[in-house]
Parts: sequence; structure tokens; C-alpha cells
Amino acid sequence: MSNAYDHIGIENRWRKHWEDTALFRAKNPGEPGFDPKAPKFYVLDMFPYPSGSGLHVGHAVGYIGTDVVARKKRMEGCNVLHPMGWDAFGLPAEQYAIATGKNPRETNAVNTSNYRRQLKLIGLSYDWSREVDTSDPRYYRWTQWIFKRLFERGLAYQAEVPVWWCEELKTVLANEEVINGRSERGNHPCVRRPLKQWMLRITAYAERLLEDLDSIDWPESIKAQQREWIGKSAGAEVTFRVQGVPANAAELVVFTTRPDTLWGATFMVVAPEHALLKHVPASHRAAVDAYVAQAASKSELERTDLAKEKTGVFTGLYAHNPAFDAGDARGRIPIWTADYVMAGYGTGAIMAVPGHDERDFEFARKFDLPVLEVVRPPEGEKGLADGVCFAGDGTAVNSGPIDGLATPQAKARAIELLAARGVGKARTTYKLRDWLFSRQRYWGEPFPLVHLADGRIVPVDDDALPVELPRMDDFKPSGDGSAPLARAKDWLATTWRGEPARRDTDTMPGWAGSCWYWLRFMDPTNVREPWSRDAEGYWGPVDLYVGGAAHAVMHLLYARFWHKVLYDVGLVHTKEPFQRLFNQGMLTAFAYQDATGRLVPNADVEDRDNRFYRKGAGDELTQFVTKMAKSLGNVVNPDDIVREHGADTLRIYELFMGPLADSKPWNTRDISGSRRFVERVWRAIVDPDTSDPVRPHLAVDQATPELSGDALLLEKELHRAIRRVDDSFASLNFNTAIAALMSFVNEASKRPTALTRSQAERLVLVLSPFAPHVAEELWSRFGHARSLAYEAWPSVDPRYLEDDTLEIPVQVLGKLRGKIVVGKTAPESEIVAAAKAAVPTWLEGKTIVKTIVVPAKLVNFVVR
RNA sequence: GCGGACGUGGCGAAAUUGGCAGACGCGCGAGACUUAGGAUCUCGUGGAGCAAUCCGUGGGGGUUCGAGUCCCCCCGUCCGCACCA
Repeated sequence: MSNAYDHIGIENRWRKHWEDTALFRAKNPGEPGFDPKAPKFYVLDMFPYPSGSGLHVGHAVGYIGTDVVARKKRMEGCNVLHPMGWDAFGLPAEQYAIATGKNPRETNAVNTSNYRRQLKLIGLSYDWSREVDTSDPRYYRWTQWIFKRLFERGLAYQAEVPVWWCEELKTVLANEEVINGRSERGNHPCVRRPLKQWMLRITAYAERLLEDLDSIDWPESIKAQQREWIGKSAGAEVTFRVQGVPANAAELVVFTTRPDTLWGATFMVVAPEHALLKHVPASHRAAVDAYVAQAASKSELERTDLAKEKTGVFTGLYAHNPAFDAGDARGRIPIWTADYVMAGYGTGAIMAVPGHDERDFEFARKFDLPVLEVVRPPEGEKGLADGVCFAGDGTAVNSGPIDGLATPQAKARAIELLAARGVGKARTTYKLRDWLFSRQRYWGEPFPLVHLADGRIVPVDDDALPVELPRMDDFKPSGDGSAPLARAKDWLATTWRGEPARRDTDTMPGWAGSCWYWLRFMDPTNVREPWSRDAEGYWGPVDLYVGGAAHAVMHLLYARFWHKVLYDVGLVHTKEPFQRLFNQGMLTAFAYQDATGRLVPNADVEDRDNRFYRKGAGDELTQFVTKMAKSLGNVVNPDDIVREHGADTLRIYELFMGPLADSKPWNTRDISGSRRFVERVWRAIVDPDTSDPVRPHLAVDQATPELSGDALLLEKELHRAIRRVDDSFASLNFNTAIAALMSFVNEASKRPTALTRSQAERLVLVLSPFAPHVAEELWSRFGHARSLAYEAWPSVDPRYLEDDTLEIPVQVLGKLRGKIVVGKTAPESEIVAAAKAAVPTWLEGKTIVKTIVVPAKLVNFVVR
């Protein structure tokens, strides 16, 4: 037995052992050996899209964190579900395949096996028997099956909607995939186009998606983002009568959050897409048409960029403000159209109250429209009297029946008045829109629907699922917006219950597969149903879900939506899928640029005394911290780190850098400290100069009941360390756990023969979630035949956390002036006397006005 | 503009929740052992000062015997959202 710390040999051996023995395979209810009395713990990572470039060390941070949790939970006696799989469908996978000239099926297979290899390489204890791949027909059969449940409940529908079309990608994109008029992926320009699309009625769940946020343990920032995205706003709907148009178009309904300002509405604005514009009088037809055309041609980017300067035209139409009697001339107000009013929100039309809305105010000033004051600001705040718009709460004025009311009451009263006259009612709106769910792309789940000759669209029968994605050699987008699947002629023609039918040629978006994968992990090989009731009843919900904050809105909102639908269908027993969500911070890295601002790959940089120079040329470079990206030349590959330093060292380093939630920069230089720690543990137990499995004094249990001297000291240190390790799991700041273990090992190393076998074994157990390979190796060297993965987690005995004597700081006027050592049970008088004696020079010639004694903490003298 | 997170040594970071600021590690300095060391071990390392001591948690105020921690104002960084009526 070689006794040098050989990370490659050790890690290979244990990686193989775990795999050969399927050590981390979790048993389901009903399986032989399943222990129904053990508590369950479901710890889940956001599964990755397996990209062609493989994992970098930044991706691993979260996976290592969840692995530590999973390993500790097993040792605490939980049945742990800790699975991994692949989010393999979607645009990036398809684009990668196109770029490499291969079929996504093949590139996906290569990429996933590389990912799997890398994840195993860093010692992650996944139950690989539960691996799923969203692009596998055995998986997407059930994605389609769930879609059918949505379809049956009226939550999936087709609509001709203006959608984002990306010319470069030849596909439609959802609102949230378009940022400032450009595609989120690839940054290509996008335009709006009306197209017939599949939509999911997520808006029907808006209220519940909002409400149930209160019941889950998620970061406040993510909840805030979801609330913002759902965008609930309470107000009223008010009907204005439009004059001089056909009766069926004469009602112009607006949504407002400020019904109390109705008396101050001096004009109206409709979105350029609004149906009322069909009825513009001939005198204004040309101007309006020109404006509408101009607005349509603008990308969203231009529309927002030009936000500074409002545009719009008068339609020639007038409406009557229902605040005033029919004959009252004050009620006659002009209707404009302007692109600052959005077609998709509220009713696409507003009543403009320039006195109390910034946007209306700006518009009124530009086009010289009247501005009325109907809300008096509270004392001390600026309002129209000072030439500025006042949008806050105040007191109603110039508003007839609601004059004198404070804004909240004025709102309520205004709604009552409108309702009584049948021209308005309370209404709540949401910013959330229905989810655009179809893509004219190849690499996604086909819709489980067929089109019949008479135009009906019907779902295919459950037993005909999956509708398999046909193999196509040319699956590139067509360019005219039609889907690639339209070219799969043999596939397209089918039958439905004997009738000729044509398949739907759209595919689902990349998000579909990730909307329920945590459920499939519970029962991944079930061929009769997506998961069994027993499995879901036991494992659900996910106890801890870890991933990047980037998915704050889309994935997490969509997943919650599907889960709630499944709850309504009776297929899951919880309203929410993820009880606790945790966002790991991004791992950043240094990058370098030269004097001209050009990036220099890290491989070409030389560090001389913390200044940085280009290798060869020698010019000085500027270092900065940024995300890890291939384009920045600063990607660190875990394969290299594992080969050179070991997986255990990599894990320790990534955890030791800082709290899991924080962003922090990778610095290869710092790894050595983690490696030194692992080696120090090794040497504390193994003597590298001998061939003994462990040091002689650790070979047998001395079984000393009474510890004393250094052994007692180490026992106390060990309990303190374990306590700190335990504490670190609350907020996943494992950096403090590692620091505690380092301190203990430092103390133990100073007293090479004092460490007892029991202490050494407990050290190994506590270390094992963080550095599992070396821990297993040491455990087996102690002579244990079985893996430590299911050994009991060492407990903390409070007796060892306290000392008989305490060192207490002594302050004078709040400043540290001395220290005293007193017995744990010393009376206050004794402590004060000792404290006085400890700081004589600071008390000399002074009067002690007050003495503050915080038990076991400090003494503070206030002197004069 | 709105919402969220954050700001502590040369660097990554600690700090029982109001009680010894800088644990632990990197780097750096000195030394030991070595034919050698980019190995290992020991000691030192916030700043100023010969020292006693003083100053120090983005800046400025405040509460308190005592503030990194609580309150008010400001500055800066990062991440969302952004004409949502």
C-alpha cells in the first residue's frame, strides 16, 4: 500500500466503487428494502442543457453544493432523491447541430455522455438510474400526455397573434425571449408578425401563481421578480361613449388604477392596433393610417428608445366622459392614438389624466392639450401649482361628488358611482400574458394533435403517444415561417380513429420538458403513467431546488403553472413544486485586456507580482472580473483541475471560496490552500513514510472513557467544528464549514499523537460530504468494509462546547483595554473585581459611573 | 425611473444577530529542514507611529455604555423590470 496521497488512484477507485455498487440508488415506495419510516429528502439541481463545450468549473458550484446536502442527508438517515438529467430539446441544441453539420440526436448523445462523465468525475452522488432526457421519446411521450391534459381543460388554444419573429433564427419567440427587440439567444433583430400559434392560458392561473408565492421558501428577490412579472394591478373599467361611429363600436372601454381622477380626463388615447381606428373619419384617415403604419414598422427597440419623445395623432373622434351628464360640454374629449399605449395591456385604451399621470402630462404638453387639477397634493408636496404633474395620493378636488375625499376613498366612491350608472366596475388586470407555446422548429416535442379534413383539431389518443419526432436530414427552418416538420410528408399524413388526418407541424418551446421533470425523476421508468401516485406522494415536493437566478421568471413560473394544473387534475398532491429554492451565485473569473481594450486569453497572460503581462510581447494588461465565457478566454475546465489537483480539492476549493449564494471570482492560484488542507488531513491519519494503513496510534480503538489533556482539547475542538459544519447547512455557506474543519485539522496536526481513533473517524465522516473520495479511502483504511455514505452523522455533545474558564474582554468607555480569565460560574462581583484589576491605568483618577456586565461576554466600565 | 442584492486587509472572505473586527485560506515577509524546492514545517502579516497609543468595515449624520450589525441622508457596484395606464 503506497502511502503518499495519490488523488488519481484514490478518486478512480472510489468513483468506480460507487458506480459498481450503485451506492446512491434511491429506492421507491414498494421496492424491496425501501424504508417507509425514514424521512425523505428531495434535493434537485436545475438540470442542464448539455452544450457542446461541456461543463466548466462555474457550472459545478451548484452541483457540488447540492451533493454536499445529499450526502449529509443520507448520513442523517433520510431517503434521499438526488437525480440528474438533460434538458436536451430546444433552440441552442438545434443551432449547435446545424453549426456542426450534424443531427441534434447525435450531437445530443455525444454532449450528454460528456456531461455525465464530467459530473461523475467530480464525485457527484446522483442516482444515475433515474437519468432522464427530455428529447427521449420515452420522456416526451409524457410531456405530450400532460399537454393533452392542458388542452382538455381549455388551457391550450390556437390564436392569430402578433408574435415576435426572428428572421435570423427563422422562428417565433416568446415575449420574454426578446429583449429590446432582439433575440435573447444570438442577439438577432426581431419584428412583430401576426401568426397562428399555440398559446397556453397561464393568465388563468395568475392569481394563484401570485398568492402561493407566500407559501414557499424562496429568495425574496425571485418572488419579487415573479410578482413584478405577474403585475397585478387593481382598478376599474370605465366605459366612454364614442360619438359618430356605428353603435357596435361606440363603447370605448378603458382600464384605470385611478378612477378617482376621471373628472380630470381631458383626452383619450388608444393603441395604434386598437379596433376603434377602423372608424376614423375620412378627414383624419390618412394621418392615422400613416401613424399606424409607422408604429407597426418600429421594432420594440425603437418604440422604447424613442420613449423620451412622445408621438401620436388625433383621430378626429370624440368621446363623452361619463363623469359628466350627457349634454355637458365639459365631457366632450378628443381621442388620440399613440404608441405609448400598449395594445396588449388592459383594454389597449386609456383615459388620459394629464394632471396626475406623468406620461399623459408629457403628451398633453407636447400636443397642447388641457390639464386639469383634480387631486390636491398633501402639504409640502409639489403639484400642478408648481408646474409639475402630481401622481401620488392626495385629496380630490374639482371632482363633483367625490370632492374632499382622500385618494383611497375617492377611488372606491368613484367605482360605486360608475357602477350605479352602469358605466364602470372594479377590475383587476395582470401584466402576465398567455404563453406563446409553439415554435416553427424541428428540435422539440411535436404537438399530440391532428387536423381533420373538416378543420377540427383533435388530440391523438393517449395510447398513440408518443407522437415521435421524425428523423429528418434537412431540418433547417424554411425561411418562410413554415415549420420544418411540414416537409416530413410521410410523417405528416396520418389517421385519427380511421379518418385521414394531418399532424400539427409546430413543436413545443425549449421550456416544455423542464415543466415537469422533477416529477418524472420520482418514477422515471414508468411506462403506464408519467409517475405513480405512490412515488409522487412520497417524494413530492422538492425540498431543495438549486440553480441560477437567471431562471427567476421563465422556467420557474412555467414550472409552477404546470404543477398547479397537475394539482387541479389530481396528479400531484402539493400546490407548489419546489418548497425551498436557492440561487447559487455565479462563478466569475479574471479576464484580461490590453491597452487597446482587446481581450487577451488567460493562457497568454503572465503574472509578475500581481501585475499582468502578455506572454512574449510583454505589454502590461488590465485584469478585470467577469463571467466565465469561451469568448473571454477565461474558461476553466474541471477535467484539468481534477487531473492536476483532484476532485476533492476542486470541491473543497469551490465551497471554500465563499457562501454558495455569492458570486465570486475563480482564482486558480488559491486552490493550493484547499489541496494543502486535504493533504494535511491525510497526513494526520496516514504516515506517508510507512506502509501502515493508518498511523499506529489510530490502528486500534484505545477505548479511553475519560479524555484528558490534548485529547480532551481536541475533543472540544472537534465538537465545535462539527457544530459549525452543521450550522453551515442552514444557508449553504459551506466556506465556514471548511474553515472549521481546517481549524480542527490544524490543531490536530500540532499534536500528532493526541488524536484518538474515534476523533479521526468522526473527522473523516464530517469531511466526507465535502471530500468524499479521500474520506472513503481513509474510512476503508480504518478497516471498515462498507462505504461511509450511510454511516451515522457524528453528533455534537453540548458538554464539549463549553470550557470551565472564560476569557472575557474588559472595556473602558467601549474600548478594549484588557482581558480577564474567570471561572464559568464566577459571580458578577468577582468578575467586576478582576476586570478592575485588569485595567488599572485606565481607571486611575476616574469615577466609574456605570459598570456593564454581559454574562460570559464582556465587562464595560463607563468612567468620567 | 421602479424593484432586488450588495459595499469589511493586497485578494477570497469570517464575525451566536448590538458585545474582542479581520476567523479560515491565498499572497507576501522571516526562519527551519534540505544537494535542491513552485515540497513540508514554524513564526509574522489591517494602516500610521521608535513607543505609549491612535485610526480603521463605501461617505456623512444619529441611537447606545458599546454599531460591520439598528435608524436617516448620500455615493458606488451588480442583477431584474421598464411608457403596464
